[in-house]
This record gives sequence, structure tokens and C-alpha cells, in this order.
Amino acid sequence: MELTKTKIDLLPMEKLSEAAACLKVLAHPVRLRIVDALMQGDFTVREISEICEVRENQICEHLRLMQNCGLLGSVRVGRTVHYKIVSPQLPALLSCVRAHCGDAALPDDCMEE
Amino acid sequence: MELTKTKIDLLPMEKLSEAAACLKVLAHPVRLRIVDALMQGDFTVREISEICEVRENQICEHLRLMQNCGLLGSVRVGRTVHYKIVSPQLPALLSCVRAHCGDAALPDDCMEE
DNA sequence: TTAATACATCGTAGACTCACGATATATCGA
DNA sequence: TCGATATATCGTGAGTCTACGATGTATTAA
Repeated sequence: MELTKTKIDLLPMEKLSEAAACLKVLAHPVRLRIVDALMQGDFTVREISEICEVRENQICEHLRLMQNCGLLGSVRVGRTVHYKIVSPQLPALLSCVRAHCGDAALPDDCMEE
Repeated sequence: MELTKTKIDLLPMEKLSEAAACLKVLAHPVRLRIVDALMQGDFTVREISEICEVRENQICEHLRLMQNCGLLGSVRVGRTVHYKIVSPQLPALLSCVRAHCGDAALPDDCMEE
């Protein structure tokens, strides 16, 4: 009938749409692994390909998606291109993922559900 | 040629796949808004429908997806069903989303780096 | 039992995503 | 310049996601 009893303050839909787009990009096991690796250092496409055991053209595509929404950055060094994390929120977000994965390397209040 | 120079320690792919599945469920503007609302209290399907300005059958579908991967829980009270957040990681994750949205109203959980 | 309310599910069409092989571009060394 | 290495892009088919209307189920009141 009426609008909800409680007055709540919500993020605007356009912001949520943009955030959802970033989350959608992150929501892929290989891309999560790429981020997980880049948390521990910068790597080239070939290195990431080896780490993930995924062909380089697919890695390029994953990297492009993540770069396009501001999660990663890259620098060319000779013939190689080094990728790194640039989004300030990404480390915290990966911490949530690690916590969700039951990894003990994080706060204790996130062990199960 | 060889495996990467640096020894890095990575989450196993099956864990990442499960985390990716949860992130994929979250990666939708209406579902983010539902979580944003549920952070401020429990609501019924009808209330969520009004908050999101989305038909109830679609809301049910969104709620079902989020419940299936352990993000939300529900309790029936008479003829209504009240939904709430049950995943311990969800508040921190939403803080990241809020931070990404440039909102200043967040705990210190996701600010590092 | 019947009607009304609240919630949930189903079938479907259109859009989107993914992995793949093929191809293209850029840089370096000879 | 040429060839090799390293990255990047493209076209395609299979699979997946979304919103929609229609239908199904559960609870309450009369």
C-alpha cells in the first residue's frame, strides 16, 4: 500500500548499476585468480597465462575487461606488458572473497554461514 | 617458459568458482539495492518490491538466487515472508560497493590501501 | 469451503557471455 | 628489412541470464 514504514537511505540506481558492472567483471573464477595473483605482484600476460593455466588470448580478454572498468592498469616494458591492480577497492574486495573461501588469512568473523 | 619466478600462494580454483558464483549473483543493480536495503532492516517481498520499484515475481526470483548461494535467509510470518542478510561477508562487501560508489558513509573495513 | 492476499515458479524470447581458432599488431634482434 | 616473440582482437556457436505474463502454492478471514 504505502511506501515502506521505515525511512531508509539507499544508493542511487545508476551508481549501483556501475558497481554491478564491476562485480560482474570480477565474477569469473579465472579473473578472480588473476586478481589474487596480482595482489602479490605485477605480472605479464604470459606469466598470468601460466599461473592460471589458460591460453594467452583468453587472458588478454579477461585483462581487457578488468582494465576497462578501472580494476587493473598496464605498462608496456619492451615487448611485454605488465599488469597491476589500480582500483583502491579491489584489495578489500578480494579480502571478502578470501574470507568467503574460508581462508584463515583474514578476520575471524567470516568463517562460515 | 618456466613457471613464474615468484612463488605465490593462490586460492584453489574450486573455491574461486564458488566465490565467483556468489559475486555473479550480487552483480545486478536490483540485487545490490535489495542488499543495500536489507542492511538497514529486514523486509517482506512486497516491501522490497516497493523499495526497488520492481514487480514482486522478479523480486522473488532475485531473492531466491541470493538465498540459494547463502547470502540471504527468510522467515515466514503469517502470510508474509521476511528476508534478511545471513552471509557474514555481505556487509563488508557492500561497504566495498559503497566505497566504490564514492559514498563516504562506510566503516573502516574496506579502506586500506 | 471460498475468496483474498502474499509469495513463488514456470516457459519463453531476446540479449549477453564464454571459449575457441584464426588473425592482427607491436617490439626486438639479426 | 625479416623473423621471432609477446600481446591483442575478431567471428562464431553454445550456453546462460533476464524480464515478462501466466500460473501455482500457502495462509488467513469470513
